[in-house]
Amino acid sequence: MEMATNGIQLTDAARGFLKALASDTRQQILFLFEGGVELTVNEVAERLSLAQSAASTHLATLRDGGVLTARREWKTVHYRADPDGVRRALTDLQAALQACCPPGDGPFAGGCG
Amino acid sequence: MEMATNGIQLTDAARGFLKALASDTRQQILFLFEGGVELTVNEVAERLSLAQSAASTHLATLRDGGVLTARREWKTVHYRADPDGVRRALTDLQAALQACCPPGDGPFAGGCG
DNA sequence: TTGTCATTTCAGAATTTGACGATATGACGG
DNA sequence: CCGTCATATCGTCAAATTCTGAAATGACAA
Repeated sequence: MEMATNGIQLTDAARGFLKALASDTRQQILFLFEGGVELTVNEVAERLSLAQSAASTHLATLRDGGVLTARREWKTVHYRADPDGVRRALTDLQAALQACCPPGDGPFAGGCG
Repeated sequence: MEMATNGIQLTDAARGFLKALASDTRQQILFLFEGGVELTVNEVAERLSLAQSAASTHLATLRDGGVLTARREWKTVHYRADPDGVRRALTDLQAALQACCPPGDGPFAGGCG
């Protein structure tokens, strides 16, 4: 009868988020978006000296990971940070981590509620 | 004169944490430690059908990422979850993400203080 | 229709990661 | 001393990532 808490895994949101941010290049890309700036694929490519195709791929990965959102204006796609997606992924991550890590080590000192 | 907020990057703790959890195998390893259990390298290797060397490497990566801690008892090393390290990495990650993501999008709904 | 622009997707080479087996390290028993 | 146990590290190979340049997609102008 030990259904156990085992089998619990990270949500897709959390996994995509981790994958998105696990790359140094994508971390650099992310920090291009400080201040709520919007950037096109070409702008990102230029600022990081990347081929445009590489920038496109990385931006898609970041978008899939909930880190960025894309807005199509005309021919150009404007990417910007997605605080909501980030918060969601972070929340999922924290929840999964609480399920697996802090159980016998003390009260949850999280403190928020 | 634009010292800008640019140049901000993730802390080493956050980067190691992301790298540690970006691998599916290491995610599986992590969830072996639910409930505060302690496991040896060989136990992890057995439960995931991994070679002992692979388990050792992954556990080291997780330890470096602040996700696990190691306690040497005799000949055997006992790994267990490191809630403190996880919390630290998560805090760093959140701080860096706040610096880059939510600036123009609304009040920080985080709510903790 | 054809042409252009920004982006995406494809094909290839180069680097990195993940796995294994084998070997090295360190602590102990005989 | 040598042998054993658990772990860590090394050498090597297969698989996945990441990059570049080329071609395809989609929207619009003429």
